[in-house]
Amino acid sequence: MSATPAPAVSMDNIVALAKRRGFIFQSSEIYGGFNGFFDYGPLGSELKKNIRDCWWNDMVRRRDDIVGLESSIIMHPKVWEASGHVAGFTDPLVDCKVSKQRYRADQLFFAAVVIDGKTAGYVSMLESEKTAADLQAAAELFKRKKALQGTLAPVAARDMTEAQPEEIPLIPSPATGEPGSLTAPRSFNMMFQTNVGAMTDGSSVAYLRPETAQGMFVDFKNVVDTGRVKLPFGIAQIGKSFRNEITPRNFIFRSREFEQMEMEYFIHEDADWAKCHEEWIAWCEAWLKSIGLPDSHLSRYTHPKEKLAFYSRGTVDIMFRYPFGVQELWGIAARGSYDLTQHAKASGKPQDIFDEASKKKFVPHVIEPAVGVDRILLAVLCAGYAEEDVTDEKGAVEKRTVLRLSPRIAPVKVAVLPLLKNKELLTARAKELHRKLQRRYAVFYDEAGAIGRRYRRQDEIGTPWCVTIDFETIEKDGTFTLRERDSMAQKRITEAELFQLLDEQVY
RNA sequence: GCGGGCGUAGUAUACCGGCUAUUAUGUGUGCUUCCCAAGCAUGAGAAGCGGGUUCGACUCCCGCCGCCCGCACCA
Repeated sequence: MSATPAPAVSMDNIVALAKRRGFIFQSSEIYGGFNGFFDYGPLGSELKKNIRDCWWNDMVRRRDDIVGLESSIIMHPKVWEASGHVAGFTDPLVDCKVSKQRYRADQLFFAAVVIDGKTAGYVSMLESEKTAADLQAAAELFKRKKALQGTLAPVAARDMTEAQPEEIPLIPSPATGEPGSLTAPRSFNMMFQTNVGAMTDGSSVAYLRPETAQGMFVDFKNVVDTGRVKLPFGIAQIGKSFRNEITPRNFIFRSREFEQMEMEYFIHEDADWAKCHEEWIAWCEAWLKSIGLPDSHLSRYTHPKEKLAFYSRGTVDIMFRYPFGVQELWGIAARGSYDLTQHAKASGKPQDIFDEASKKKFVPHVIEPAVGVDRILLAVLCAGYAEEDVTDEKGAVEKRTVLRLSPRIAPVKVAVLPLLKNKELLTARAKELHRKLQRRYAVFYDEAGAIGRRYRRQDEIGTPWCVTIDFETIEKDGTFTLRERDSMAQKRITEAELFQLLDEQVY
């Protein structure tokens, strides 16, 4: 028997498999669905839990320098003011209906062209180093083109947030130069709002967190004071975050409710942050490979210096090649001491620590690897999905759908199959083995249908191994057939060898 | 948010302004079967939601919801 890989994984294949086998459902499907929200089914929730557990074990339990945290989803609204999210998420935007360009209202400037005290029209300009001078020049050009007589008054530049409703139809779009196509400024607030307590006036407004990271910063002093940690150390958290995305797209890649795994690694203010940054990038890449993502699909993207947020010293994204393009999977940012400093200012509580070695107080700097569980899950499905042409001994070719998931994260580790269902001897032994395995691993017992069909069923949900109880098991040495998913190879092993294999491969 | 396309069992699909809505696969049950989706029998399972036109709508029209593609957005 031989197998050749077929090319081209499409998102349609992935979405159909995810539904067909109970990995991922659309949220509220019986009510017509709800854009940007998803449910994880029986196999999907196992897979997702395994991804979380692998990360938590490797990141927290197997390291001596990182501790865990679970902070609340709704925090004091001042947290989000201090972090910059309230301001950052509420920028009013202006659309040009003709060119489809979108502008931040506070970066789009306009001015009335006033001649002899009368408004003759408007000019507009995107913010630059010399916005006022440019607008003045534009106004003079406007006057000349329209051959207007009179004295041009000095222009008064205003941005679109200051535009009166009656002015907006008269302001030209920077894209077309013609008025009439700009919309009024509209706010796109990416944070979900809710109200805490019974009153729903402005004083009770709170937000669902758009990231888990602020929990680590806000609880920084608590962890330092109680956790017996010493620099450098990290605080890690796994949890849900919420962003009211304008356009959720690409299945679970960008959704409105998602789960993050974030870690804040605090270092000395004089530490070599670039070296630490690079070490964490390498750690993240190695971890992704450990759960089965192939090197061939991974790459790095270094954010250009000029596009970084002002507080960021450097950000590198680990990218993954999804069927819909190369997209960000894991962002590793060097954020300096910005976040802790912001919270110190806003709360009035110092966030510095005392360093015994230098006898100095300072605010630590931080390296932040932040990744989405859902994006990893989608990546392992995309990377693992394959449709193969399988040729049997008789030369017949048929299709095999297989999900090559790492044993670390596979929802089912082993399927236990009696060769025949109507032989009590076989089923009894198989059930006994199943019960034994069940105490430590996610396993599955299946006696329905021909043995080949049962193998293929397991292939499609990513089960790395099947064991088959046959007459040799009963009558001879107690060994059973171990059938391997990727190679379809079979060999005979003992129960002790099976447990050893699982111990090595499932961690 | 804008423009275009689409919406039929779990999945993939066919046809039709009018009879019990087609087929494959999957799935349940029973039989059979000594290692790769075998076979036999039998069961369950579908027109996104709402409105309109019509004697009659899964089919035509409108709205909403959802999905896909492109643009824009993604602190």
